Amino acid sequence: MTTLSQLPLPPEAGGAQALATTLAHAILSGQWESGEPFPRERDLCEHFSASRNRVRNALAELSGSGLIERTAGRGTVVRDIEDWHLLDPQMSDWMAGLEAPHPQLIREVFAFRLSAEPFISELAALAATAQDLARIEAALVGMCDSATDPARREEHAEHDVAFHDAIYRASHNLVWRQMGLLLRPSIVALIQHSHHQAGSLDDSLDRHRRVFEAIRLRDPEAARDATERVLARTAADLGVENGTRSLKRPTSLPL
Amino acid sequence: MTTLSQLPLPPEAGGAQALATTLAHAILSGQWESGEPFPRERDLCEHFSASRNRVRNALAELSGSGLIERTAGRGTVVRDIEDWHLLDPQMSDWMAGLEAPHPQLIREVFAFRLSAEPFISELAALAATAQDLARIEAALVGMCDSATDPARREEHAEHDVAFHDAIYRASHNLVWRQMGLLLRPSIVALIQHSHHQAGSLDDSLDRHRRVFEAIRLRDPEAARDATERVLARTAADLGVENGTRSLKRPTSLPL
DNA sequence: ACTATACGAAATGTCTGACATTTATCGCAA
DNA sequence: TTGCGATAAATGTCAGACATTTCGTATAGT
Repeated sequence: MTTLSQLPLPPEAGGAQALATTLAHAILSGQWESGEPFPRERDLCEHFSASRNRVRNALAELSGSGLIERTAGRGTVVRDIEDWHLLDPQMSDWMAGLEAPHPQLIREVFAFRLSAEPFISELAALAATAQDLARIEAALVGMCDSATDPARREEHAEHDVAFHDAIYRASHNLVWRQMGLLLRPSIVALIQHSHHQAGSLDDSLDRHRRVFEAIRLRDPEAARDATERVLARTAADLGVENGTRSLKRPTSLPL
Repeated sequence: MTTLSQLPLPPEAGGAQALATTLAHAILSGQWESGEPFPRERDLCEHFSASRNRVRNALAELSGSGLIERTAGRGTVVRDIEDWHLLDPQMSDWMAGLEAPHPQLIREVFAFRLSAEPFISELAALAATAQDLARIEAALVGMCDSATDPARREEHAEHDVAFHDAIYRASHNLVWRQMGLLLRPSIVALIQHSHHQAGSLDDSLDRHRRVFEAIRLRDPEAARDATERVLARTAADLGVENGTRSLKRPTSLPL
């Protein structure tokens, strides 16, 4: 869809970064096909009544995350989804702030989690320090605390993110740790789509607690199994086929 | 080391991106401790005889990769290594271009590869298309071709990177695929440190070939084992202890 | 009719100077 | 000693002009 700048983008009066967020959301929403020309600086300046400097800074951010490609004389084009820097923390923020998440991206991120996260829990079980355990437990308590009240769904999601992120951190490897930032978009997308019914929430909390217990007891196998069960439930909620190979256990998971 | 801008940085006459590279290399070399103040814009302008615009663009790139943090009125400080965006492709480029690689980062990246890459090969064995196989084989042929001549070490390293990256791509998951960009710094660091002796190179090529064969035959188990052997050899060369748990096989690897 | 060169439009990249905004610090008075 | 306001210093923003790259087109030559 060669949508002009006129149609999709309501004007905005924020800082320079806010503009980048607006543009990024537009791209992530699929407003432009890969390879299509992006509006020129002049038009963006006019449309948002922003200085060229702010527009350029915003475009530089998009370019830094691989969303667009700019070349002097040719203009700006939207890059293919395969070239997007999914692991850039800024991208995670943008994806998480999107109200209608990009379906393919959510699936890909979740497929990654499904395969990697059980193993990360193994690492965490081997390397977690007391501080790591405290962080995980705090998040767990927060999840339980905000579970009953349906009005605190957002808070619950934050604790959920914190729980999984704490596990990534407990792996004590800088690379895995960085990936914890991928969790937010994946989890908020889940929250928006699936309304937890009363019973399943207790179930979910129990599964999370078992992961924590396994890590606390330094039992890698148990931590992996427990994490697989947590994700299996989430996968079912999301409607993702769990045909993706989960590490080296192709046997069907006992749901 | 509160090194002033005077001492560490030779002047440069490139574009805006070149300046960012110079500054990034300085930070990655450990010229500034975490939390220390970074030179002010004015000083950088003077030192590099660059306009404030170029300096600001360069600093924006560093900020985007998490290397520095800028706040109006306070100044610019270098962030902790834990906050660096290791998965930003730009960071990989900067790390690869560094002549004296950051030892901790290399170890962390390699520890990640050691744990994740066998599993990625499993995925590749399950999902590789004919095009993927062609890419892997082409890289393998390039490695063999440039193996004998010691003057083409750099070219050999490029094919090595291409080989492993092609496997990441063959996983057909966008997240794993992005991680292939981490390979370059890891591999070039290896090349610089270890001079392959004649016999071990044949051995290395043979191990790589077995990975390719396993993927071609759609044998995930074999692909995993073969990849573990490739990495075990590299780990030995790098002097990294392979005590890190490689997936779910804590038994010592048969080297 | 086809090719090659030269010109010019359009877009991004860069420079310069000024002003706005945020932050920390210092001095001063209650 | 504490609280408050003025000042300085740093980054953020704006505006306008110019440089550079790229592509299309027109034109001249073969």
